[in-house]
Amino acid sequence: VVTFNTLISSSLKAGFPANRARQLFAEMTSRWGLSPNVRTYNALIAVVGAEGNAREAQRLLQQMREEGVAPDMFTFNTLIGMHGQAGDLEAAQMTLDEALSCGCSPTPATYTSLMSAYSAAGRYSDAISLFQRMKEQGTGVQGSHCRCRPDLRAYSCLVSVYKDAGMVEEAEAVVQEMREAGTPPNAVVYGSLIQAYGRLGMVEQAVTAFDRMLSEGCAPDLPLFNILMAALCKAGLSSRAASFLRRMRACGVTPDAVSYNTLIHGHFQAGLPAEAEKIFERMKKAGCEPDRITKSLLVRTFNEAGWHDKAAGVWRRVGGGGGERD
RNA sequence: UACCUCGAGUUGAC
Repeated sequence: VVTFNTLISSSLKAGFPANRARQLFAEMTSRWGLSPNVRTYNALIAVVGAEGNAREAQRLLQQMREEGVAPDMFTFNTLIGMHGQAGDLEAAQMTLDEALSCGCSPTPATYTSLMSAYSAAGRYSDAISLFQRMKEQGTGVQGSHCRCRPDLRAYSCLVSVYKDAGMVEEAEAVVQEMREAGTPPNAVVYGSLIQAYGRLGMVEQAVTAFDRMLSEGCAPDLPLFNILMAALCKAGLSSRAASFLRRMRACGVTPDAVSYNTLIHGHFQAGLPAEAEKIFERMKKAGCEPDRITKSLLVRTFNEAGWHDKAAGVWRRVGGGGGERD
């Protein structure tokens, strides 16, 4: 059973079609006579949930109950996350109520899923209240044994909420609270914080946060560099942003298409089409495949520079597919 | 306090 659980859940991570997981699930009972357990159902629910198939997910919940397999908080968390991603806050909330009525107690993931959903709907204050509720539950009578003290991802989600709400000081305060709570911020948290600075044009704060991250021994990853370069570009500092290409290699991070696209766009906005073209050359030399965004950016950059032949050349020769709508 | 089931951050135009 554990083998099938692993196969089903990894089929999601590996990006295999959902039917592969359904097939495995069917095979384990019909061919091997095995009984799926909670984890099996949870894994399959996660697969069909990722497909956005809420009906089937609900059917599986019903099926597991009929088979005498009690859903746990993971099951409900998965369903809450699925509804949240579909923007169905009502269904997400109802699922939480159902979980509570089954005697399941919320975990940090429960709150984080809901916060993420409220935040995506622009309901920032509701998302923030949820975090507060989680803390209250975590400091109750059960004290340190309670599973509901905010964890790294919960804090991370809160920082992201403040980022989206444009509340940078609150985001900073959360990061500080994390340090004091013994849950030091990781690259994802710093990514949200730096993006918050970037959106407000607070470039120096963004770079300072980056330096502090390094001094804390936290390794910058690919999205972090991309976020930092975008922040610099947004402030018109595209050349300074491009200097981070070397820096990221020095950190063992290989730039991807997002990195190059960010810089091409930054140079375009700064009125430096020749620099944008240089970035494109470096991209090709590095063996990074241009995507449709690269193509669209280059066509626009070259056209607005009056370099119509170059634009036409990119349009014809560069991969990345499609582009018709562009 | 028990091994791989759920939740967090990144690029253009429209």
